[in-house]
Amino acid sequence: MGLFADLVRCETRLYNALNDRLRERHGIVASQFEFLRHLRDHPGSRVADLAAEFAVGIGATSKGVDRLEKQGWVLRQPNPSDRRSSLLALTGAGSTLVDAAEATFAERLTELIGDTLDVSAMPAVARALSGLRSVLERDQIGMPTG
Amino acid sequence: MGLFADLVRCETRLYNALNDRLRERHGIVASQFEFLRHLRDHPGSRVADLAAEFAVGIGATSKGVDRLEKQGWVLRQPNPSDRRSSLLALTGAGSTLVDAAEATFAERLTELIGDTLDVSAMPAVARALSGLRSVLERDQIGMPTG
DNA sequence: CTACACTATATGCCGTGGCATATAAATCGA
DNA sequence: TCGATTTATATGCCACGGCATATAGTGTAG
Repeated sequence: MGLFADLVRCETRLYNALNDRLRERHGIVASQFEFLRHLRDHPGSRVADLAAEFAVGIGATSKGVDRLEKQGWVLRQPNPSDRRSSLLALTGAGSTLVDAAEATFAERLTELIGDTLDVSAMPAVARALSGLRSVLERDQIGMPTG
Repeated sequence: MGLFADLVRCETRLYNALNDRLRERHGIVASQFEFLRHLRDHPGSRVADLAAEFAVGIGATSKGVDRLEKQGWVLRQPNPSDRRSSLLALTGAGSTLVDAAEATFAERLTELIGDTLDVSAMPAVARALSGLRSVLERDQIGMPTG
């Protein structure tokens, strides 16, 4: 299926390009931006929530949060209803950072696909990918082990 | 742009799922399958050709070829017209492997998206991604440094 | 022919993720 | 309530990719 190859190549190149821009402007990589944005939009998430959202292993997610915490962007707050887990929250610095990074992210993404992806096709593509994503998430497809 | 998020999530989960299936059935991962398939379909490719095709660094590509060579699936043949590079070729074992792996790859991919992605939307999605990919490749977007 | 710039690839160090395992806490059952 | 099981996360080891650099070979100006 050539469609899948195109999907993977587009994702790779777009993600790389966004990564580069975020690193040079804000000193973070795209996966960190996505973690931060998710925490901003879903305060009180736990490590497992991030892992499920991004289909990444729990261990890796934990280490990712370690790094964000070490930079002072994220805080692990005790979870009153379950002391095994923490509730993750952005710090002030993290909040400032994610808003700034979001602007460059959106700007760069627009440069990259804005004038290429034809507007009339957009809704169909959006619907298709959104539907596919829902099914994959519902069936827990492609979740790493640990 | 939520569309980009959906694109990335779909790619991640699909790639993970294909990876798992290929590993359990053939002992290779998806990126190795893609290298092998490209070499089958483009014999005489060089390391740099693989790197450009998959938007991956040259160093990483070289190491990836090392691993395939060590397994006896790929051969580095001297390039008569430029002794700095090698022409890459599949061995018999590599050729057998890639054909078998391609069958499971296609089978699994059909399971994953066949009945989810609605057929009427398919051509629009395919055109959109194919066009975007062309532009990204033309402009060398998202190519790693080394 | 030679020095110099350029190109193709290989290698080393580091960061990151996967997977297995460890640890702590919650839950369940008797 | 106490032990067994399960759950949530953290940690250790390994594989892989990015980036910087090294090395070998090519092209070119003189």
